[in-house]
Amino acid sequence: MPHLSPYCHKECHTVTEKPDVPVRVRFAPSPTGPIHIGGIRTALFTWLFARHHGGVFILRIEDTDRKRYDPGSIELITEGLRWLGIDWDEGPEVGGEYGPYFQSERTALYRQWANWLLDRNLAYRCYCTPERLQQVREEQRAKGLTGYDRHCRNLTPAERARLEAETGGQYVIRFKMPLEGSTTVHDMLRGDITFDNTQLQDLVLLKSDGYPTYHLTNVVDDHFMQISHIMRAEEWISTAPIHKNMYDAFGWQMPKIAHLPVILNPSGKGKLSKRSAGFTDGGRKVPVLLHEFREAGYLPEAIVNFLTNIGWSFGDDREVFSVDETIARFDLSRVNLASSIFPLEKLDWLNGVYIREMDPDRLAGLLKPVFEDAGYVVDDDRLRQVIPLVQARIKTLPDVVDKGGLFFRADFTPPPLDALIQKQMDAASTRTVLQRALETLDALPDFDAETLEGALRPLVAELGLKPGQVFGTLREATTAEPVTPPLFDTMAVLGRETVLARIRQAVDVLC
RNA sequence: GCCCCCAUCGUCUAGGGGACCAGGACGUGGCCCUUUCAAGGCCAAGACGGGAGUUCGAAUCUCCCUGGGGGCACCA
Repeated sequence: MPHLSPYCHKECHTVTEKPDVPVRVRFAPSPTGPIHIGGIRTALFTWLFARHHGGVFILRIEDTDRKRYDPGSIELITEGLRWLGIDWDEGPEVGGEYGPYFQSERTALYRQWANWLLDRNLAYRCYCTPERLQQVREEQRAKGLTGYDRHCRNLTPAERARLEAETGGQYVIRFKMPLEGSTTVHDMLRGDITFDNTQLQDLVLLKSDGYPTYHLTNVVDDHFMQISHIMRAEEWISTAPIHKNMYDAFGWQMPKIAHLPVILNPSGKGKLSKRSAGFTDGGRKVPVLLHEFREAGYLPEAIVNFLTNIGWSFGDDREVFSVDETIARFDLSRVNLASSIFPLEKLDWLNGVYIREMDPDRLAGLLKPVFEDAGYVVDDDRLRQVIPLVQARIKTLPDVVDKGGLFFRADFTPPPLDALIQKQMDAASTRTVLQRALETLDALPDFDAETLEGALRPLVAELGLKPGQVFGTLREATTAEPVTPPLFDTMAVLGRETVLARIRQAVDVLC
């Protein structure tokens, strides 16, 4: 029997088992732009794993690609993680014993280990030009082969000297993959994955600009930072056996590894990406980058819950659960290996759930800037009154402009006649409703919802109309909207003065 | 093209040989509540991709096919 992992789906049924080494895991994003929700999910699962096992969560910045480097994205990453509540124990801003945590500050280390391999004939200098490489790639693929043809792997000293001179000492360092046999990597979730070594490439370890590639930094850093478990996206599976061979070459033990499934576009075509995400059935742009979710008015707790609902399940037929509950229960064995289409409708629902459950004061704080961004002047007292009227009616924060804007609108345009006059009514009956309401409201001692209802509801019977007719008339007259929060609450918030003035205006419209 | 991974309602998922004529959630439709819209309650439609095995018994284990995804850079 092969070695069985406690998380493996295939060979083993044991679920929660304490890892036998101290848990140290890392999220290692590359600062090449705003962070993607897929990356966030990897970060979240890794963090959950660390927190569940009482381990250490490390944030490491993989900034070795000078061409794609975008300095602003580091802050986008740290701020985004913090916003979601994903905190790190070692990394930027907090430091740690295994730093530095920016790979650009560790280049000497990488160079040292690349040379270490070179010295032991486990790696070699490659002088091939990008042009040649491009050509070889095409030729190889046409032949059904993969990657580099290993041209520089066995140069004679004379050839090497010639190339050295020709290129002016420009070379990359490539790893020497075993040419025969096969390599097996044990994925914690999938079990053993075996690759024929002929499929594996002599990957570049050190670029000609002196910077290391991901493959080198990753292995070196994971080793020296004493990473116990690697969690990364599925797209890395094919490099896992190469990394395994590197660990072997260094004589280091490879951390346990798990590849997490990717998120697919709503169209179901390809993995979720900014370029191809497209639009929902409702015509909304599908958010992809974390800050897009934030700007679209999703709450961090809803996003976290949502992310744990795809590719992982709580296990109790429950869809709504807190981070603490997730930490307590988080287990890799509940990760679903199938990649999933991004169910944005479910996020909308979940966000609505969290909004409804939210403390009204906190919601007010979140909603105020939304109103202000939409150009409204927000009075705090009124906002407090409006919150209960909109809380159950919005799914995302910006929805509130549509649902509650009427309470902050400075200008008021009376409704057109055809909107004001309700079904099976005419100008005369509408005027009667308005005038009776006016008399009634004018005489009211208080103007709270309860009093209003007590006073206005009898009008329905009195005038021989249906509730919808009477209240619909008043709704239009006082708000000029066909759809609003409940009428009496709405009137109470608007206030006696405004309500009376608007009803009078409506009467005027009828004349 | 080559290599690898994956496969349950439209979507996210539960399922670990008998507890499954397959459970939950979103969405959809209907009803209730109701002054509109929500929220809430109830109900409904809706899936094991196909084929061979193994077994007394398969959504579950094996193989093949099909489908989907990922990778094949001096990017991560």
